[in-house]
Amino acid sequence: MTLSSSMEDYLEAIFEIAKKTSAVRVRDVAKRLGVSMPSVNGALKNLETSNLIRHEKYEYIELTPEGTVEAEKIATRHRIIRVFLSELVGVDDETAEEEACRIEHVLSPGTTEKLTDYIEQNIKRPFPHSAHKKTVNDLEPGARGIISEINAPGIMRQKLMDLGLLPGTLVEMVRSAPLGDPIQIKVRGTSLAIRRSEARTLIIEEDTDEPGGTHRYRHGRKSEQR
Amino acid sequence: MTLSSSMEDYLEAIFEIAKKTSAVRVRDVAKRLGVSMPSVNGALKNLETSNLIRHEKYEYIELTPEGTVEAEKIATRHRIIRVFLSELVGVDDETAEEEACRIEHVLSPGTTEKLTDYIEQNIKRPFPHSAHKKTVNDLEPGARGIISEINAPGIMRQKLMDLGLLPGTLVEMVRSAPLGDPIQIKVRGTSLAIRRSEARTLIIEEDTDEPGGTHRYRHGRKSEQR
DNA sequence: TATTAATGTTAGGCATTCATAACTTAGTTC
DNA sequence: GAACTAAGTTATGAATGCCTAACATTAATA
Repeated sequence: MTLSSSMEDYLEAIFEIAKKTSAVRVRDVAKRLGVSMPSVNGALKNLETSNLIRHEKYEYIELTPEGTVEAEKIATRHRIIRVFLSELVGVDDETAEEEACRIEHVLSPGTTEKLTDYIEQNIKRPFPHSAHKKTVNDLEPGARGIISEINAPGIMRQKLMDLGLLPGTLVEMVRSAPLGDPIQIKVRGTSLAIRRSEARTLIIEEDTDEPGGTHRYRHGRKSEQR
Repeated sequence: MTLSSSMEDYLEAIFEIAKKTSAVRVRDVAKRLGVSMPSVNGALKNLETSNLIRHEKYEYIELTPEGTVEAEKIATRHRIIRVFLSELVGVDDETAEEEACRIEHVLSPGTTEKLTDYIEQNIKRPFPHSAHKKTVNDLEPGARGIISEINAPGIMRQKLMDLGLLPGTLVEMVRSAPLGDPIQIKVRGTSLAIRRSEARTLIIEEDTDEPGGTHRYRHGRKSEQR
């Protein structure tokens, strides 16, 4: 069972909408993909035959476990490609998103895997000065640092400053998966999501772990939340 | 006027066949793309309407100047992607070729350009030892070296040795565009084309220019040939 | 030159993927 | 609960891009 590009698009759209809104309607999918509702309907019949979704007349659309697995694969491919284009190649975010949408359908699993490895190996050192100056991007989850410099051009700089990311600010990395973007950081008690490319412009002086800020401590808190 | 993926494939195929065989027939295109002759016929009508080719009934297919320009763009995209996949990501040659075929249709001109820059900047240092041992791949056009070691696995090693590329052999680089693949070298007076990935396995001791082998001299000879 | 083989063309059909138009259902509002 | 609105569905058709079958032309060979 191989999915056509179109069917992959539909499946991915359903998956993404489900992540945000709990109920997935025909309308939502049509809107997201810029197609008519009858088109979505046709695709749903197709996907249901392949056992990837469940859809009763006039009801919400649901992913089957198989569908979820498949959609996750597609979404991962998409993310990998987007990250590669924007972080390494330097394509602007919007274009990267657009092209990733198209490339994701034609990249084989093997190549995706190799590309992932490649990115993991190269993304840490895209800037020559990264060996000298540490940035927010380099922080491990749980680690902290104090912003000493904002090395971003005009608009991006303004955006970061508006978010309260000024020199002197204490930043704590919350979540930073190898290919995760955006990353999550904590500033003055509130959580912020910023792009990796932005985090990389925030030069920091390292702030060694303080009472209440060690890795072990945080892990403890995390498990309490369950 | 935008070409569909299919039409790009046909145009590229015609271009590639023309480079090798002078006369392009319907049959050749059908064979190369794995489609039936009627399918090619349909595509030809389409391409002729777009003014990219000329094709009289029962005659050979010819590219118009516009068609040549367009085909070159596609071929370049293809090459860039293939090189990227095989040289940087480490995908095997066959797969790289296959995937390049598909990705070439969905990569925008802007991204292609950025990707080209990226490759140019990164391709020179893909192997950690390239700083220590010089390979045939590192030779500038006109420069020479003597093979001291073949650092290739079984089959590739055999192929290279069959071509006469044995330790002790004097090699001269002829053509090596930044993203060109295969590259052209000269061995014992005859010209050879080998893949960049192969050239990179041929370790050399540099052979500084000898009488009759300087750049200036070669240029002289070249112009005599006209 | 007649026959055969290879190549090319036309006609017609099928699958995919989209659309519009017309109708149905569910939910909301008065 | 009747009327309205939003959402969903069905029917039908157009554009691509491929195919097979049948026919036409050109080239090769006896």
